[in-house]
Amino acid sequence: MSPQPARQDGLSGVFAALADPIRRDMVARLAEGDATVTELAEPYDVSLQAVSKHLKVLGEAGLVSRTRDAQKRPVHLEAEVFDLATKWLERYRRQAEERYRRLDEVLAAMPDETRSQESRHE
Amino acid sequence: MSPQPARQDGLSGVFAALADPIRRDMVARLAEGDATVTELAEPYDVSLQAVSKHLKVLGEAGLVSRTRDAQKRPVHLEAEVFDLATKWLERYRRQAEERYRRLDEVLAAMPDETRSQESRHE
DNA sequence: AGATTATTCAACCAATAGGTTGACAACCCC
DNA sequence: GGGGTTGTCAACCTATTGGTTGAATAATCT
Repeated sequence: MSPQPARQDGLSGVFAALADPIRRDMVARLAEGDATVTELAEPYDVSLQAVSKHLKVLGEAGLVSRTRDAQKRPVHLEAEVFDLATKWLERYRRQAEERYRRLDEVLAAMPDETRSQESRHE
Repeated sequence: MSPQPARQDGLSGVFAALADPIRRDMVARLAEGDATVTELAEPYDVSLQAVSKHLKVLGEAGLVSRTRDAQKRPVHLEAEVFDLATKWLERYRRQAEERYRRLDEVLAAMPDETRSQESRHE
């Protein structure tokens, strides 16, 4: 029942899944509500099979789950998985920004000549 | 001076760039401070050329920029570009969650038999 | 200028991704 | 139970990706 074990690294799967415009578009559509493969395929000029493949990718990344409703297999967005990606992004943006801030302070406090060799401080 | 026009769709480039573990690792490293290609290559068991290619991908996604310092070309993380991805993720997670919340309300307010055909609304 | 260091370019290769078509499976309806 | 839906599996094709090695470029240091 759980949103699929998300194949490898997790993060790689999620980012890779979202790297494709069609897949991103499907996610956007699914955010409005569950949909069937045929419904999802309709806006695009590709075969149903191609769409099915895209959904497989999204599924393996843990971004969508499938249920069964008659012969249809509605696709459901598992939006919590986004958090994995968001947290990663947030973490390193914050870390980088924090560093720039500190660096600015240091530079501001430094006499002009001392600058320019700012070597890394392991 | 601006962080590179970010090749195609922008978002596709960013997500694709971050879909690779090595590249994500490099980003993590760069969040601690700028580094040269050789420094970045050191932890990995791949050629310098491979690392150079990874950096090209990151660069075209707008995630890093290069300057020049003697014969070195230090790599600098452009963390603002993360926002593009973060905003996208946040938007659709919120939208999906919002929908689930409303759906729950509707379901809760509905008598038991009426359920189960919850067709899409348009 | 010649040697050294740092990085990229070019050609190549295997594996993967995204697409196709055709056949198959699962389920409903009559 | 035969025929329409709905979706997936399989085989195939091409372009892209991530890696390699070898040669080229660029800046610096004698």
